[in-house]
Amino acid sequence: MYDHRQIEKKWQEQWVNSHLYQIQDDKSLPKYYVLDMFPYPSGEGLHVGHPKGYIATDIIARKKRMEGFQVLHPMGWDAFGLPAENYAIKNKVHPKVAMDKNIKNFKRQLNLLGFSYDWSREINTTDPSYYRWTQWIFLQMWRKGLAYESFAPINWCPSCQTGLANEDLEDGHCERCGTLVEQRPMRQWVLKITDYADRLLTDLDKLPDWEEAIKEMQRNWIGRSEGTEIEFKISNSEDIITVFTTRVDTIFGCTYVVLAPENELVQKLKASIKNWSEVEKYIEEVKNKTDLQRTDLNKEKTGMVLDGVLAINPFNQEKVEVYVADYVLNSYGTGAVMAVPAHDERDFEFAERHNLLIRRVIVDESKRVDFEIAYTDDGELINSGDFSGLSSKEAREKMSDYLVSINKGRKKINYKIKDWVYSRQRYWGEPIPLIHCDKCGVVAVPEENLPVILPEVESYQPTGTGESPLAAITDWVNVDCPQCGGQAKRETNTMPQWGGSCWYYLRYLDPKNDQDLVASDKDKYWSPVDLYVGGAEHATRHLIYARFWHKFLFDIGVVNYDEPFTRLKHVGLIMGEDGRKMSKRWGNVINPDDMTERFGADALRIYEMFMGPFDQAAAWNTNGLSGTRKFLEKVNNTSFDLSIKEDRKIVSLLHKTIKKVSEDINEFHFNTAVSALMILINAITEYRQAKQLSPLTREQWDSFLQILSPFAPHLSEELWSQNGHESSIFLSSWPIYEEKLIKDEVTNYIIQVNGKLRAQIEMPAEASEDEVITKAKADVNVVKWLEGKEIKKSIYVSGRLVNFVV
RNA sequence: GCCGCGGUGGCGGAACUGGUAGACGCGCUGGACUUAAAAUCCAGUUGUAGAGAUACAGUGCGGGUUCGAUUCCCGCCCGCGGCACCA
Repeated sequence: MYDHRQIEKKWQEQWVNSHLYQIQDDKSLPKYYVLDMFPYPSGEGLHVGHPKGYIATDIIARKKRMEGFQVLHPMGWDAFGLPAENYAIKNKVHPKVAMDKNIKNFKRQLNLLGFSYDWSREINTTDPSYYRWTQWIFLQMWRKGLAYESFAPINWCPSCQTGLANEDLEDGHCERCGTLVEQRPMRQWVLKITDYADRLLTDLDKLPDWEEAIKEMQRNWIGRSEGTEIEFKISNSEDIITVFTTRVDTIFGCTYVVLAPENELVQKLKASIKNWSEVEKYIEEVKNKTDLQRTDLNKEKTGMVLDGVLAINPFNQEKVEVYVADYVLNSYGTGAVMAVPAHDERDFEFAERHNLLIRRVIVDESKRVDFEIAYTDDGELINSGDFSGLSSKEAREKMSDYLVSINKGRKKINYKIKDWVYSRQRYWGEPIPLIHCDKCGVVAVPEENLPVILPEVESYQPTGTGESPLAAITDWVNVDCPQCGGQAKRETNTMPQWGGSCWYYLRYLDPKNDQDLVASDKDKYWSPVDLYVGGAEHATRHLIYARFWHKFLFDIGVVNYDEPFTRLKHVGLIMGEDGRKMSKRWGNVINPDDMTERFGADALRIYEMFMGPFDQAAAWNTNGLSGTRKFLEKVNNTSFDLSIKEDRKIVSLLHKTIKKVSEDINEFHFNTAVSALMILINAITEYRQAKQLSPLTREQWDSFLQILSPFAPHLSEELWSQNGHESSIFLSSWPIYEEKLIKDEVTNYIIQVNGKLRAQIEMPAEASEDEVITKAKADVNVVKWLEGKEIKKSIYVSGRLVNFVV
């Protein structure tokens, strides 16, 4: 039994004292930037699931250093946000006090696991010297018109009493507290991420080392769709209904037009709507529905005709009725659609229910016609005037061109992604650095006055009025206008939790710079992040926001590259022993402190890597951890108390293992890398027991310790020093396998008859096809199956097998 | 509904570009050591039949291609994740 407590403590102290992981910014070396998604330091501390990704990046960082790279591997804290604030409200403690305590605990826990972070670059998003730059970036966006004030209805969480972005919702509920979100009109600061939608989408193709799944999630979230805007003039009126459609080819099948209930045009048309009182009543009903009720696909489609209003189809001058119906969303496209019930499921459903005309204009001869459902595929146009006979695809082109020629429409691209609601009516966030002046309007806080420090308040309680608790601090709110010097008021909303995390990876490059966000030469050397590891839940939140900010920073010349993360890997969750998500609620949380105390950090690290494929969820099993501990015991027991007799086979296995472990680490196949290390140590142990000899020389054993060291840094360092080395194993060079040692002297051939395995034979590696086949035919087990039969064909695969077809 | 990923022993999982299915680990069974237990070590562990050699079946289901399929193709079933009245 080795004393992991003593060994791990000893080396952790030694590594800190020798500044082993502090980088020197030696720009002559090749660089490697490996980054973890920095944690939100919650009061509960880490459970064993959190460090899984950190273990992987630590393994990579250690290996890369040994391969001669200058490695940047930093850590910091994403410390603004609601949980700390809610805790503060409940316990009357300043969120900063609670956060500092949590951070201390997190750091202690991370250090227990022996991570090789360069703590000299630690950052904290709540540090004024940090959020100065978060505010600075916001101001640059505001100057470029990318941050704007909006009064449109937004998602409002009645429990957190704040507005939320679309990305903060889960199935219509607040992502933080689970409360059903309402729509509420409110003044908000909004970031125009839609201006970047197209680049965010197309540039995904420049990221071959991102997992396809994550890219696909972003593509869906951005939701680009190409279509056509078409103007329907209203009969006997100058008003125009503009609709968006991706299927202009179906327009001859348009039998009515639908407006979203919130569409401004409805109010504008009031005078000409004969049944206004009914329409008004319907709109009122819709307003009282929650978003969830409205978007429930199973409910019947409701709506109301606008009596007296007719819209003119620009293609055939047909006058069609106009409806309001809540199956049309005001927030997408133009808030109005042309309804083609024959070729759209939703329109079909509505038309059936309201007995509206269904006119078929697309057919496909090769497919069965079913009049019970809408036909939504492409086909050939019929009953479509001059466009009849065209394919859907051709028609979309020609009809769009036609619309342009008669000045009644145009091609248009729409996105599902919405502008980012960026302000929060809460306390614990970065103050938005703007000032409202009656005379000058909205004015920026001068850059030399940044940061706008988050002031102390009496109460953190949210107000629910649309203002944050900061509004109550009058001597902070009231300021002189930086432009005219007159009386003005500060913006009191704060930024969302995602603000500080949009650019933190840049600050690690130059954490103490008080002139610039990051010095350009440092960005040029270190950027982009070579490897970024974190949870998939950030695919459509942090990872989209950060790419958006990064592209903006690139556009204004702050950074040198337009994508921040070259390679992205997502970590699979570690579930509780019961298979459920680890949570206090289920009582299934496993604490890493207990596990390192009982089994050691090295055993824990190896176990988490060995559990299964890195990106897959896996249930915790403490028995498995005792297995990896046993493996380390075997390593520890492999000492040089025996005389050395180099064994060709084991040396060959060592070199195969060096090859496999090196490749597997690069590919994130940590589980099979660990397995390879186990196979090797089992072979060595067996040999030692059988022959009472050491099959490897000290130098060869050193190589084994080196490939083990990223996984089990403490024990490897200990055994390395016991083996006579004065300097750290992590300052040594990663071993390189020898090709000639990997080649086997004998090859194992499998012999099949009719594809079934019947025998195995060993042949010298250089044996010829004829030799192998002759020997195979002679094998007793094969003879049995060939007797009295005619060999029709012999298949020979060099180095692998022989198959006789009889 | 759409998109993505997956389905292999009692369990986690392995299997290179089609070539010994079940590596490695856990668990379990038997044995050694011990007064006993733990720890450790040894043997076994996909199913069926057999004392065994061995034979047959077997990677969600049904087909196909191939000398040979967990791997490729077609059609299904199930699970997980994301998106969703987005026109």
